[in-house]
Amino acid sequence: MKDVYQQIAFEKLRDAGLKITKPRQMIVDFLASSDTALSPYEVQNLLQKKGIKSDVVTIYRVFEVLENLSLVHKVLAFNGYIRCHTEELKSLEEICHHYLLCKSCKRVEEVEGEDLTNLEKKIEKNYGFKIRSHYLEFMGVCKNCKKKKGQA
Amino acid sequence: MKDVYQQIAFEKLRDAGLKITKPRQMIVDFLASSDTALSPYEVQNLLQKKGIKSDVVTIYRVFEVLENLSLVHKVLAFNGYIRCHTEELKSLEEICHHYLLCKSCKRVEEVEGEDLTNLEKKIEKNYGFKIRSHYLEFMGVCKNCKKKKGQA
DNA sequence: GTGTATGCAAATGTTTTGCACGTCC
DNA sequence: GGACGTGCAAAACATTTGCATACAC
Repeated sequence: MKDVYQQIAFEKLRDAGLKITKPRQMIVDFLASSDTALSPYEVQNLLQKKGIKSDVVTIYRVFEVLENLSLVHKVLAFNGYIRCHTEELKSLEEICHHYLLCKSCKRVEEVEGEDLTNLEKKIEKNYGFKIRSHYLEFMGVCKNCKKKKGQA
Repeated sequence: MKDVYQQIAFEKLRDAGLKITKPRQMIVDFLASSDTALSPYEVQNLLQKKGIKSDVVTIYRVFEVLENLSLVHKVLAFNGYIRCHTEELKSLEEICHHYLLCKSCKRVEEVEGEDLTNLEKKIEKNYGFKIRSHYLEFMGVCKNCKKKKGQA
């Protein structure tokens, strides 16, 4: 799963005529295995822990590139980026992002199988509004954290 | 409509034992008549244009207060605050915020009559996730701006 | 070798904190 | 008069820009 993401990411970078550099490799790596949204500074810390020094500026720029290639999606409420799901990566359609954000552990879960196409169509019709993308972020408490709280 | 918002805002402030100060009055006033999300610095500029000098710090703090009283809602994608709708102000329930954000004119429209209660219930059941609040922001182009583009 | 990407420096912008003073009730 | 709110100063934090160097291809 993790490897698939990396593979697709490198492919997309190459296809766009961009280079596969160390920072880009590392960041794709972190994204592939993280289930929280990563901010540039968090990525920098992760890199530091691996003994790698990298400037936040670079990380900002890498995220920008990855976002343009639809490899990551910004999670507004957490001010960070999360990898797009593998199935979505291959789709050419406008992508639906629905996230469950746990206030407690900061984990980001993706809601699958629900799509808002009908709602969007209705809105486009009723409001004359052309939808380009959307953010749907549910803030709350995840399964695991509910359990922990219950035990405590 | 504008007056109703102000009235409710002052009422809520009083009920919470908070004071109705000049900055709070002014900010409520701007919010009441604005159909875009206002950032603290934008509010400061608006105040300046009226010949009133006010510190951004104060504005940040006023927004914090208003948010706690459910008088404003943060629009993440625009990094600003928009007034809550009058009907919602009286509701004690968790509030649903669905916004249409126009990339072009920055206007924020509220989607009415659609609620995600069913989707939320399904998510809570399927994912064991307790939803506290959500952000649903559709980015796109509004009716007016589509028209303008068409003419140009 | 060439052109893109990175790192560094620094500017710019945003948000938060502490404290003294002002003002609303 | 007393408590809460504001303004100021400054710190902390986040983001962007320009330019020289390094590195992927």
